[in-house]
Amino acid sequence: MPVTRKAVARRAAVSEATVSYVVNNGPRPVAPETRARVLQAIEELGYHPSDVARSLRKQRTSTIGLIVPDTANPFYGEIARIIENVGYANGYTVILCNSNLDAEREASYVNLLRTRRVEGAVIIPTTAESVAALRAAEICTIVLEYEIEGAYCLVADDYEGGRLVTRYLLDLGHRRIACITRAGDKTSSQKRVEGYRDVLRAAGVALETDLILETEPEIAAGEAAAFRLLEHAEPPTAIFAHNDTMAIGVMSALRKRGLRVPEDVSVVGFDDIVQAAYVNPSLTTVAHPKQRMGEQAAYLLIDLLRGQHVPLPYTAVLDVSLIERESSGPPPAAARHRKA
Amino acid sequence: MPVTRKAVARRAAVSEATVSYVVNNGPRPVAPETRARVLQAIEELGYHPSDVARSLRKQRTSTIGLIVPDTANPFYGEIARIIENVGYANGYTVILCNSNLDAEREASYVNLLRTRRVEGAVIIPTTAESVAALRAAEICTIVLEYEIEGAYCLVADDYEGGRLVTRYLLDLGHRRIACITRAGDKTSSQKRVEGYRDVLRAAGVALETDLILETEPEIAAGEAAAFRLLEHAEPPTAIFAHNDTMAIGVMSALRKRGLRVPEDVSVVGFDDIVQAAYVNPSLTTVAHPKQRMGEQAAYLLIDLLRGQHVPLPYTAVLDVSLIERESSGPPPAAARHRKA
DNA sequence: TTGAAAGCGCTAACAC
DNA sequence: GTGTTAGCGCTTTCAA
Repeated sequence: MPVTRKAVARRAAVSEATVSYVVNNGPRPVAPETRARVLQAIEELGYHPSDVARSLRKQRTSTIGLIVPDTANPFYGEIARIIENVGYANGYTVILCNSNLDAEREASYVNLLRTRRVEGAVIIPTTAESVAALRAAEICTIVLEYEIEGAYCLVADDYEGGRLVTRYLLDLGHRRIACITRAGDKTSSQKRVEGYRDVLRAAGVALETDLILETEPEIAAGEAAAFRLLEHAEPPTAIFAHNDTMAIGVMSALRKRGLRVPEDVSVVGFDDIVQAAYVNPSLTTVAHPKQRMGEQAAYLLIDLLRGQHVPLPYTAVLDVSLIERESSGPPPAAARHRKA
Repeated sequence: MPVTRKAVARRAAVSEATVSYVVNNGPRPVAPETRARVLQAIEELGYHPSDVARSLRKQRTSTIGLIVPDTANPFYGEIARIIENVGYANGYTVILCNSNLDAEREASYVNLLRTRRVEGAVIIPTTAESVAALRAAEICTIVLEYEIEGAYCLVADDYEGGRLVTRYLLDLGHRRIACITRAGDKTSSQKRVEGYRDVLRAAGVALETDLILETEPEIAAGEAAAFRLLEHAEPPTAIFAHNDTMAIGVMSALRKRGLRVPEDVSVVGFDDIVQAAYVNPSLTTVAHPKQRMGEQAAYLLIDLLRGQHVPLPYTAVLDVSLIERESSGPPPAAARHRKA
């Protein structure tokens, strides 16, 4: 059992309130010598005030929930670190919740956050219902990577990202551009595909639905999807993956099939995770403003928790940019020939 | 303000105690029709009991702290997921703490965990003092990747890992084997280097201290260390990196210097993170039993929290194994020649 | 089968 | 400048 405030009060021969005033440096002054006595008693007894009791009393937990699919994925791991960092700097503790892309588990975590009385939450949702549930629980929530009506949303400019990549690949001369997207009704993924489609259409390139694959946002799934694409009668000369993790899987598949990147097939990812610059070949990708997104999310949340009013609807669309590295180049001569 | 139990009691025209008995299914029975009335009131009012009050009353928070260097690093991200998973399955909530390898920040988090009255902690420490502080706070603690007297420790067999790698490289014909280790007094790193040293010594290969570099366990640091090694008058033909993340950085450096892996230089990592099998060339590494370690840590902690007695000292050393992939091979002919 | 009430450790309003 | 005390929302013992 930890030492309680009562013990400190007795030892310092003061009232319990005085102990509080010393511990909290207020809200009312304490005579220097009384304070010294109290501090000494605290020291001697090893007193550490209970945040549990404090939370109950103040009706504030200084806690936020963080729901992400899976911290083992470097992208989410980075987001987690950023949110935790800003939280830490502002006195908020973070409860970690991995949804594992499982709606049921996510729902259960929303419930937990409610009973824990967290003050706010940051979520990369698996399903929009979780956001609704969070709202129903009156938990101030920031949604990342997903646009949802009536919620504070921060997204990368996914549509523009999709356009950038596609136009870039078209300019290089590619015509058969595959797209591996994320399964589920995630709007971030949909937007990227939309950008891709619109640019192709505008360029008069026929859309081939076989070249659009949907799968989990993981490295093995990326590899598997690439294998499937290569079985196509006329395989793509470029592959645009939903994220860098999948793109790395794609490059692995190409290598296993004896294809060179970018000479035979170009690969472009999304997110610019730390690893993207170091893999071989280094990965052309869309720079995702995760740092800014994470920080802005955390700051916005903290502002809201401090009572600042931020009107809804709120959707911040953060700029993206193409980072050209080694994994992309012109299509092989044969393909260029065919096109002409 | 959330609905409280009192409101439910009034609405159902029962006492507050009865509401508790319904919510908790005990510890005493409630007449079926009373229960129904209570449940209906709960439903109508949208009552969700407060874990804050419950924690205060029961003197149990069902919370554990997780302190790791940085979840953006896939290895720690994986560990975080595993711990959180087992915690979730057993009714424990996880507070996420990134130490950022900063002793001060880590200390501050230990303090936070104490005031939050967490029941236990899992830590990959930056400094041994944190573990001492946790013990002083009477927080039941499991230490990963670090052997500390009087604590429950789970480590991979780092020494054996270091030996496996070194013997493997020697057998391939390498004699100039560099070792990039992690800065700090982390025993996991020291043990790996010890294994490396002992095998070299046993093989009669002179130890060159210039070939042992110490740096942060990050991708950029791995790359930088490799650049330094290449400036050596007689550069190594093989590089053993403290972990896979650093090894990927090493391979990037070699590529930038026009060296081929493994033809010119072999690279071996440690951990077998998911990405290791997908990078180019795929990475020879030591399989780290992180899944088993994470699970065993979480289960051990939960057993201890449930009052089960596990005697100290406790150090579980988990088996490792070498995974041979593409990044390693015989040294170039010139080097072989030189050796003979 | 149910109600009343003490108390978990703390904050802050009210008294002096 | 300091002490007293009423709760915060809950669990659980003691009574009825």
